[in-house]
Amino acid sequence: MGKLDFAPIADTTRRAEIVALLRRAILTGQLEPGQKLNELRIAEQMRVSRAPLREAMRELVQEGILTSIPYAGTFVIDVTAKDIDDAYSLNKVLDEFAIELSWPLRDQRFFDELDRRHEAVKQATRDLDTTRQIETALQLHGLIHEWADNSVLLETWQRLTSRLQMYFALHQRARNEPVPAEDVHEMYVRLLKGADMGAAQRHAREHIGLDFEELLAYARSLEQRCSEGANPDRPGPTRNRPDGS
Amino acid sequence: MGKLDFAPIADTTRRAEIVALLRRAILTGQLEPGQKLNELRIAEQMRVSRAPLREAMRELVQEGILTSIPYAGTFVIDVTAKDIDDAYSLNKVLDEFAIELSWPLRDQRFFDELDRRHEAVKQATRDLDTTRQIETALQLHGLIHEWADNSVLLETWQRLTSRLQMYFALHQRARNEPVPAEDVHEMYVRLLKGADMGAAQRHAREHIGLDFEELLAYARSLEQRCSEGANPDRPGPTRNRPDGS
DNA sequence: AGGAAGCAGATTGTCGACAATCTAACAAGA
DNA sequence: TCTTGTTAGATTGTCGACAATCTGCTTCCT
Repeated sequence: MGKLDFAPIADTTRRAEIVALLRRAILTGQLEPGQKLNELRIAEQMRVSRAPLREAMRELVQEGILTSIPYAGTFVIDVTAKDIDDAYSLNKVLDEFAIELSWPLRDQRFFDELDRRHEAVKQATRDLDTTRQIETALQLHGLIHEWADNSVLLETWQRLTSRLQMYFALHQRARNEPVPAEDVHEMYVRLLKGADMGAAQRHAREHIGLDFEELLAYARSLEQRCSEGANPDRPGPTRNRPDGS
Repeated sequence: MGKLDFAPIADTTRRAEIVALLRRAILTGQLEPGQKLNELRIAEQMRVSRAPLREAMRELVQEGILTSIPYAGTFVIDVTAKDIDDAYSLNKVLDEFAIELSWPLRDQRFFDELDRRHEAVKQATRDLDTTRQIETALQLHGLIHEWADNSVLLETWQRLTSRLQMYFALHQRARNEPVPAEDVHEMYVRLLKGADMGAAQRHAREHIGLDFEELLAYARSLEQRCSEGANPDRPGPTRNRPDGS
């Protein structure tokens, strides 16, 4: 009866840890969009060779949060309003699909996990930990995708989530307010526990939509500010940080 | 007005070429599912160091057609019937979304490109080049995603396409018949040119569905054969998964 | 014989150094 | 002054070698 399900042991390769470190730095906004990642400097800071660092960066490039230009460098992706809008509209479709798939699979464990994640959001809200608040809110929404029992969908959603988390973190950094409204989560959880699937799907659209509208407005303002002063013939990220530390 | 829009010059880095080579080998079925990729051997064959090869493999891992187990190796992904089903069902959703987005954006250039790709499929069919037939058929279907003007959707679909192409190539390799039916493409193109968006969406579901049914049946038969006969008839493809027993 | 400990062999992960390329500053010429 | 060619510095791409880890076989003990 020793039915312990052991957690997979930690990937003890430097590459995996570097990926985690970099991803976290990007998703929390510590690395700004467009910023160039200097391999030598990062490798020295992490006390690691460039080989595993470069491999890690390739992974993040394919993950969509870094972009690489041969012989020029690797940069954090730029966030345009269109990107956010694109991600948002696709997210709506995926959410609807995930609810449809996971709906007949809901059971007690699902509801328990739903409550657990909801509680995590509320805890982060009480702690005023905005970064964790974003993280937990996205995990709350991710449950339907995890429960849908469709690996391709889950993978797709996780890829989307990376960007969304980055967007929200940026927004939160600009204005020091938490993005997701509290009581909307309450309704979301209640509808997922209910019997009306269509209502849940509709609510998912409306509710996430509200958050996104604000985010979009912010992104648009950023772009306007950017397009005023910058020379338009050079779309490449030329935001080089003078390292006068 | 010399308004030539130059195509971006080829990425002349070894890494990029290795990625292209490997991807093609996997997608055409030259590298079988589950097969292990020996870094030293491949590097020697390509006359390349292991560094760019490994970076290329990391990209393909994130692209979803390779899977890596630390200190064990990198393998071509296994194809399960469930994977195909998952990819198929998500593809239906994405197709519907892509048609919705691209519908108001259709113009003459769209129709021309549609015809061009349709012609490419027919040419490949005449040439009895089944590999190219699969490739062109997927490109024909990809047009709506390219035209949808949603970068995230396009990226997602391309990721899906990689797997689909691999699945179809496998199926084609097993039974030496072309997978996609000819006249169905005719109908698909006609509906995309027409005025009834709902009809186009519905047809996309049904039509692709037919192809997939056959593919699914094949995959299921493969799995059964695999599960009943555990004899290691081949040393390569039989891959040991870390299972908690 | 059965099973645990230990020893090659092969393969992956990582490192430091070298080569190729880009950027920016500077000089020369129209 | 503007453009063009050159050069120096920095950064990325690639290489060969070393270290860490896994696998399979051998060996030894009970």
